[in-house]
Amino acid sequence: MPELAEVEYARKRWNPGLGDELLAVELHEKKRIFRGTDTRALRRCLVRQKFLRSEARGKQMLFVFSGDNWLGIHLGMSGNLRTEPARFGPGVHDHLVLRQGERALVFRDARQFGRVRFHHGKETPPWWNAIAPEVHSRDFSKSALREFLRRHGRAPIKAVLLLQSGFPGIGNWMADEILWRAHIVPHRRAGELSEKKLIALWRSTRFVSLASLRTIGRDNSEPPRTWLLHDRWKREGKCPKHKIKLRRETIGGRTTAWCPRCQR
DNA sequence: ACCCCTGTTCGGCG
DNA sequence: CCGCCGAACAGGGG
Repeated sequence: MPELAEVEYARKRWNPGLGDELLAVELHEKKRIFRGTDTRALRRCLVRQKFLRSEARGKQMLFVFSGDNWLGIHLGMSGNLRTEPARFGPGVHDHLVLRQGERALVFRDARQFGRVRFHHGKETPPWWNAIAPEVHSRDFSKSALREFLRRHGRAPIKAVLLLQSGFPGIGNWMADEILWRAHIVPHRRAGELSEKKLIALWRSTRFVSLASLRTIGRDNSEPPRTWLLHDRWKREGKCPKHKIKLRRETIGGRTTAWCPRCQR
């Protein structure tokens, strides 16, 4: 489910709990989701703290609690957030439950490719500061993009768009949508884009990211019918523009759909 | 039953 | 040594 817009929507699903204290933290420390995390500290520090605010950056979320406590969540492939009534009993895949007086904040992740992090300290956590500039920020400049593409010059552009160190929040469907709009064939090596194509890529990256934040990210509504994403998983998926059959192939380890007429 | 999957990490190999 | 690629992680849905 989660790329940057879905992550933004997921983040807001815990908003009903803003300003309220945590009465209990329920988790099983053995779960893969907590790999590398001090779950004892997480439990000990978070209880009786107030949920102050949250933020999304790329595919990561940061939940800020009183007493200098920071909870990081990555949804992986199958993770999601929701709230439940206070007396709710967790299911097998509900790996983290934060109890408040009026409700429970729940993180579910069946496949456990996601991750929970915890940090106690005055400053924002190091793993949060390390996230690359968001693609809709000013720091995602044409020259930064040019440099990143040069550094990964031999890889297919599709694979490079999936690198979170350059395109935080971009995942499989967004990468396909971006390349389709920029008229770039997904096999093209990143170092072999013309200046014109590079600018088209920069524009479409920002467009797809901003427009999906305004639909999916705002209220989980669908982007316009003219987007590629509606057709890309269909067996007989067609290019929204030419109505010809999309090509499909594994590139950079992921199923990729593209229009052979639009993208060259 | 079988195949596929909106993600990341790690080890092998060129 | 660098960097790409496939496999592995694990469960649910078509």
